This record gives sequence, structure tokens and C-alpha cells, in this order.
Amino acid sequence: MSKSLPSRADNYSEWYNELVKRADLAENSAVRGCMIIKPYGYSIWEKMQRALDDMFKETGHTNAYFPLFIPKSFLSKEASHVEGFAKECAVVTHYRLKNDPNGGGVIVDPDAKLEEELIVRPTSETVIWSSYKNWIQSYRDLPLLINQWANVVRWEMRTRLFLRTAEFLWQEGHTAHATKKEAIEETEQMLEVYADFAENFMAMPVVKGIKTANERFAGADETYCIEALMQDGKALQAGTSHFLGQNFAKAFDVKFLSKENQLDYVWGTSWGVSTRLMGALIMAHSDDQGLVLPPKLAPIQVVIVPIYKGEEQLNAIIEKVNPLVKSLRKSGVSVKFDTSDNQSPGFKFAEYELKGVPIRLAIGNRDMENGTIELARRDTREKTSMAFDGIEQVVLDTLEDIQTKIYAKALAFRTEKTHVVNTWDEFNAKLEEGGFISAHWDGSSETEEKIKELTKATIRCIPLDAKEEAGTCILTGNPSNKRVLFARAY
RNA sequence: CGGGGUGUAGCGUAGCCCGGUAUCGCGCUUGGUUUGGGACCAAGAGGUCGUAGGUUCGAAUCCUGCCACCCCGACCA
Repeated sequence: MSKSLPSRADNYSEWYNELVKRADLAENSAVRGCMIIKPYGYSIWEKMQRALDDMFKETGHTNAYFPLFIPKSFLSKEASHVEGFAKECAVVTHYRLKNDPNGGGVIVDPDAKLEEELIVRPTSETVIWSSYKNWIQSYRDLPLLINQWANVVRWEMRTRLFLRTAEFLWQEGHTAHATKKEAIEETEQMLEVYADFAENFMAMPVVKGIKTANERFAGADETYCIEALMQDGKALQAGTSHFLGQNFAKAFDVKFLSKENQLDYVWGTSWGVSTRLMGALIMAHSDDQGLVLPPKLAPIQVVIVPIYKGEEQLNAIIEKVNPLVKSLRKSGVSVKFDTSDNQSPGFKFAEYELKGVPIRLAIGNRDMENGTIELARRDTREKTSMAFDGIEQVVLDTLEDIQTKIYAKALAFRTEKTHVVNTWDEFNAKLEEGGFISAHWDGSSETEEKIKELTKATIRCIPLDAKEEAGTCILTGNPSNKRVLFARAY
């Protein structure tokens, strides 16, 4: 294994792949397209889960669990939904294996064919709505606010660790409401939750917007999304929140009796974020030295590396550092004091930088004599020698500062890479530079398709904060009343 | 699924054109010396050369099929 990572400038995707593996986040599995999330990677995901789950609970949702398998018939109930997912579903056809009578290990027992094939869920709207039918009779049963943490399978052609895998972990919220207004409010509320999480925990700025009809979720009336910009100038859809209208209620016959004794279909939403956020997190901040993790999601926030000659010095350092470790932990900081002696300090420095540990403290004999300790921050790679006394407060402040600074840096990058263009030539020129392009579009699917065909750029979203502004479509010259955001995307 | 490429120890590789049972580095084990930015010395362990078949006295090497992975397209969170 060579020591340094491929650089982002040389080969961005190779840099990404190598980083995921070297930082011990994940690796490919024996099954094509599936990934093994390793302990270090999983602990980041767990931190994301915890934060999101708390936010879901605060907004009134509860968790439940629905099965992995979906009867094939369920999937055909909502027409556009099937169309969207049919091409990428894994199907269970048999329930038993047997020994090959010809000797070659086990084979599928042809006598064990299922009467109705089962689909491995690509998403759970159908199973969940078939249950909601039994759970909802009256307006008093509404709203129904449920979330589940689960794995889903979408048989993708080309996969990349975290960004697109055949099986991935996610959460999917599925809610049912008495009124359209309330369902839309829920959809918008969850989009806000996602944006809040992305910005305040992941330190990743996002654009909130709605998808065009082409990019909409299969079965939704409206898809809201958060879009982030990666360091290579490509956009990444980081989360979606769908207003389902009455589509699934009609498909699964979910009706309720209102206060006015009127029978009506319920209104639905669904919303999800996945382990793809891990990919977003990696690409948003990391550099050629390795991961850069926001303190709020870093499994190890502070690592302490002792530098010593002989056991006596090590013991003195341990004695000095232990109280610091204890008090930092008491303040809720996750600390690793790495006293292992099978690696040199230099190796440890490089290793913890690769893993994105926000703060490194190094203490050696020199510091012991001077009453100092060295603090290195991962985001800027600055090292400062400072007084040992009072270091705890400095660490706490620095963690907050890193969280703020990496957000500011990512935001500055996005601002710099967001181009407002008015002509087709400008559009193409800026597209090559990468980034978001804010331009007028005539609102037709044909034009959107045409632009995609010509440039590989898609409309990421119509930003929620887009101003009313008269203009002409970048391609057709037809009138437009607001700008949309284009980019090449993951 | 189309076009291109690659499969040799845990990882990265040499050898392949020109057939004779595998090279080097990292990592690993043991012992010693080290430790302020990826330490050094010594001794070890580890390989049915992706897989199935063919040619041959003999195949990592030549031929054919298959599989996997990577890059570029079509599809997607």
C-alpha cells in the first residue's frame, strides 16, 4: 500500500474510492454492488442515525418496522410507482435449497417454488399503505406519523461505495393526513429537518427545492429535495421528501371518515435519507490527506498521542494526561488516548488525519518540562503549542470552531461555484467549470430532456427561494418566470 | 447491457511477447534498537498465478469459454 492518497485534482473518483477504503469506512463484498460497512464507517452512520432519529421524535414521529419482502401484487397497485422501480427489483422465487443429486453442492429445489413471488423492497410505500388501510378509519386516527430504519435493495447497474449500492441503509418516513394542506406542511417540515441536519451536523450547505416532473419520485405529486455540491463540482441529491397526494391511498383504498361524516381518501407523504449521506459527508470536506469530519459526527473527536522514550516517560505522560481524558469525556467529548507502542508518533499522526479526527493533541518530554501540549486541528492542519492548563476549554472551543469553519468553507466553495448565466454559450462554458448553474428554463419536459441530452446537465431543483423574475429559457428562448438550478450530478 | 482495460501472498506489483513451477515492496510473526511527521536491523511465515477446459513431456506464460473488478456510456437515492 502506498502511503499517500491519489490527489483530488489527479483523479477525483479514485481519490474517493481509495479514501473510503483506507479510512476503513467500507469495502466491497462478495456480492456485486453490495458493501460491507466497517466499524469506523458504521460509527459515523450511527451518529447520523441518532441525530436524525432525535429530530424525527421531536417532530412527533415514532419508529416501526415493516417486512423486507413485498408480495409482487402490491407493487402493481400504483401504476407510476411500479414503472419507476420494476427494472431494479430483486425477486424471491423459491424458499428451499437441496443437495445437487449430481454432486455440485446445493441447488435451488425446483419443488419449492413460491406461489406468488416476493419482491425485496426497493422502498416500502406499498407494504406500509396496505397496513395503513387497516389502521385508519376515522380522522381521529390521523395524522399517522411513522418512520422506519431499514435496508432496501435496488439492483443498480453501476455502483460506488456509499453513493450507489445495490443494498443500502436508510430511513423512510411514511405519514398519512386528513387534509392536503397538512400533508404538504409535513413534507415541507421534513425537508427542513433534513436541511437542518445537513447544515448543522454534516456542516454541508444544501439548496432546498422541488424537483421537476421528470425527476419526481415514482408515485409522488411533488418531490422536495436538498441538493449539495461536491468538491468536483458535481451535485448530489442528499435527501428527498415527497408529497404523495392521495395516490397511495387510492391504490390501497385507504379512506377515513371526517368530523363532518364525509368519507375521503387520506393524504400521504414519504421522506428518506440513506447511507448516501456518508458519501456526501466524505466528499464535502475531505482533502488529499484524508477525511475531514465535522466534530458533531466524528466517532473520535480528540486523539491524544504521547511521544516518549522509555516506559518511565510514558508513565509520566499517562499520569499527566489521564485526568484530562476523564474531564473531556465528562464534557461529552469522545477521546482516544493512543498509548500503543507498535507505531511511531509520525505514523499515528498520518493515520488519524486519514481518519478525519478533528483534533490531535501531542504531548512529549519537552511539553512535560514546559507545561505545554501541542494541538493540531484537522481542518487547517495547523499545529499550536499551548499551555497544558486550560487545554480542556481550548479543545471544546476548537471543536465548535471546526464545525463552524468547515461549514463556512463549504459554503464559500458553493457560492463561488454557483453561476448565474443567461445565454446558451455561457451555460456550456460554466458547465465545464463545474458547479451549480442558475438559469431560466421554459418549464417544459422536452426542453429539460433536450438539455440533458446535449450537456448531461439535469435540473437539480427549482429552489424554494427562487425569485419571480422575467427571463428567457436558456435553450429555447421561451419566456420563464424564475431561475432553476442545473448541474451534472451523481 | 454496449465499448475499453485488468485479474499473480492481506495490499501493491515483476515475470507473459520468447513455455521449464514465481520477483520485489508494504503489511504480518519473533527478537533487539527506536519514538517531536508514515523508524531501523536480523530471522521467519505466507502463493492450487480469477475459474473451467484445451494444446504440450511440461502452462502464470499459448488457445477457448466463463466469472469478477475498474474506466467510459444507457439507469438511479
